[in-house]
Amino acid sequence: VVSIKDIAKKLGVSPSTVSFVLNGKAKEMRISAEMTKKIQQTAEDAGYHPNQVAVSLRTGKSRIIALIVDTISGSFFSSLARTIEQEAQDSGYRVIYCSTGNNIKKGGDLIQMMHQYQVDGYLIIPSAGMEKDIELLLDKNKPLVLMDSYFPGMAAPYVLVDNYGGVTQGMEHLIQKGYKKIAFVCNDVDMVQMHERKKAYEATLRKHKLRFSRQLMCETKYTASKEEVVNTLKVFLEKNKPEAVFFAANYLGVYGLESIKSLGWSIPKDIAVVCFDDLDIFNLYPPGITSIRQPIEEIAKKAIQLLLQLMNDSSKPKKKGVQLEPQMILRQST
Amino acid sequence: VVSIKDIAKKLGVSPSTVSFVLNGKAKEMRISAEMTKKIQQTAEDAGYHPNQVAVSLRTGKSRIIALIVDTISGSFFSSLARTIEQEAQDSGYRVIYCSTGNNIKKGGDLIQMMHQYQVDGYLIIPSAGMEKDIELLLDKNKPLVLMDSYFPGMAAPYVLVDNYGGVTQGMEHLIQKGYKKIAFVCNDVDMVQMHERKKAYEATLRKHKLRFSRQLMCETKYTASKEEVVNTLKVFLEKNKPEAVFFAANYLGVYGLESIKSLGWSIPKDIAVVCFDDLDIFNLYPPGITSIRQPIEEIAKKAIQLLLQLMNDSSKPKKKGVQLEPQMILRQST
DNA sequence: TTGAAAGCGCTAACAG
DNA sequence: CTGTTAGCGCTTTCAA
Repeated sequence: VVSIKDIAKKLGVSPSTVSFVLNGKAKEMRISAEMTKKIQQTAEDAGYHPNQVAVSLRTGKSRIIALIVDTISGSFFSSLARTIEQEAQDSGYRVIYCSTGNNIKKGGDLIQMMHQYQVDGYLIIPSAGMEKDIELLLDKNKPLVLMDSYFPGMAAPYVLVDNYGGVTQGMEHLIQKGYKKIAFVCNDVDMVQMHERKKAYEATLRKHKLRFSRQLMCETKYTASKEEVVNTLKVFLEKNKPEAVFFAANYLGVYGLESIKSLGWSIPKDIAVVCFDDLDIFNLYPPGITSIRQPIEEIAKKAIQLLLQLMNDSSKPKKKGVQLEPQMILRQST
Repeated sequence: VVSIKDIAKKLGVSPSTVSFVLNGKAKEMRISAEMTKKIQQTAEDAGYHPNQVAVSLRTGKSRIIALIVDTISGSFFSSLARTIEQEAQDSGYRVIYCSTGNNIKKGGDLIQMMHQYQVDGYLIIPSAGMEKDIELLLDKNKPLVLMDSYFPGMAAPYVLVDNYGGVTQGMEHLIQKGYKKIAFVCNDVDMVQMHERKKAYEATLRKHKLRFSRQLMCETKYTASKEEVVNTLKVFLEKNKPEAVFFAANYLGVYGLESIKSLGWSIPKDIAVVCFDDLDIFNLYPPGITSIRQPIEEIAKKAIQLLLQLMNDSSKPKKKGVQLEPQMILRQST
């Protein structure tokens, strides 16, 4: 491996001269044009590549953004990742992904570790239990932006979809279509985005003077296996026989379709379906599942834009949170 | 941020003593028990965390494994990631993910960068054009394992599914069910895994004395958009009206289902379907799509196991490649 | 049983 | 216009 020193020695100049040239500070430092050329040439020929670890240690910067996420699968993440990576690259940053694997402790470790690796900024899809670690970053003045959810009362900028509005939109649609007995399937994740969705469900029912009943709300365990959830839903649906069901998350929609399928019910004849967060499969699956699409690309764009801003301006804009509007995709399930 | 020096100063001892204790070399260095306790205590209280960048620079090791992949979406990757992360963690390594975004140049940059960050090992799902960069790592004696595919003639260990066997299995099944006019939908990715699948298709036809015709083989552009591919497939299917179709990749299966749906054909009445690589949706989508399931978990386990071995033993086992057997999941589409 | 010191590769004052 | 030098935080050899 060739270092700055090596190429300095080869040219009989000092390492600093080489460093300046290689960092584009040649004219700023008034290095002669010929020297500059010579250095660039030898560096090129020698196949020089800066040791980022040394640069990091010295400068305290890494030009890396960490994208920390609960689970690396999941379409929300996939779509997000692509956009973020593109935008980051355009600004000279690299993105590395880390998943906490639904593991509270690991989330903390991970943030710690990224911190020790001196990543410059954090994009975080927060999960329950990450508060303390995020607070820590905040205390250390690390630039960070939350996506998809946030912690009430915490001074971290966030960007997410209007969850309340999205569910309201879907519920209004169902009600307007004449469905009265509308079930709501959610999970027990203790985070605002889910709270908002639940609130919106209940509020829309009440607004239309429809009976809100705890019976019709099925709160599945987030940590349960697919089989367990599918089964729970099956029991729930069979017992309550709702006219329509609103799934509060895309994976719940998928599981729900499986339950409905195994009950032998037909959509929308036996039951109408709306799901929060669109998936390709909702378009494909007959008869097509009406869904509330999150503007994932915009979320990603906005988030990275905020982050870059935080990383460059030392002046904290402290624009607390941004909400983006979802869009209802009408299909034949309603 | 508290450093080793800080806690040394606070205790009036030397940094080296602190370092020894904090690295568990206390008894090896015969540091007194009381000193050890005291140091551990202060470090704990002060919230000391080693600066990994400094450690890396000094030791040349990072305890990080890079998982380099074409695209971070994709179910193959998702499933892989979870297992790998778990196994890596058990061995004291962290995993970071990097996607090359179908971008040849970026793939090289990325590997370069990871190299400069001194990651200890590489797990790579190779894509066309990454040869040179992988060779580079090989030259530098970096531990690496390829997954899903490999480069013929390159001395890099790899682990993948038996592509040839998988397709053969699926084709035999179709033929045995009586289908004669069997189409094959693949893409133009110039990598062995796809070559193997194509070869198996052709070979199985020939073996059964069925006519092999270039007409019945649809090679879609990997870089084409979803809409383009769906449309291409639609035209292809409509023109050739095959009795059965074999999709050589999971995403092609999904696109294909969409094409078939929009043609208004019914499965398996109008056309039988088999897809290489299983997806949840193939189970859900009526009537259920027969597929060839890759043993993703085993691939992940085997790959990381090989990598760990390479990273620990300096003696290169050079076990060139490992092939794992796929499993056919019979559903109602055939 | 502990400490001093060198040095990983790079940057950035500060001096020439 | 270019060179000297002092570290960034840590590990590890060698000395005490």
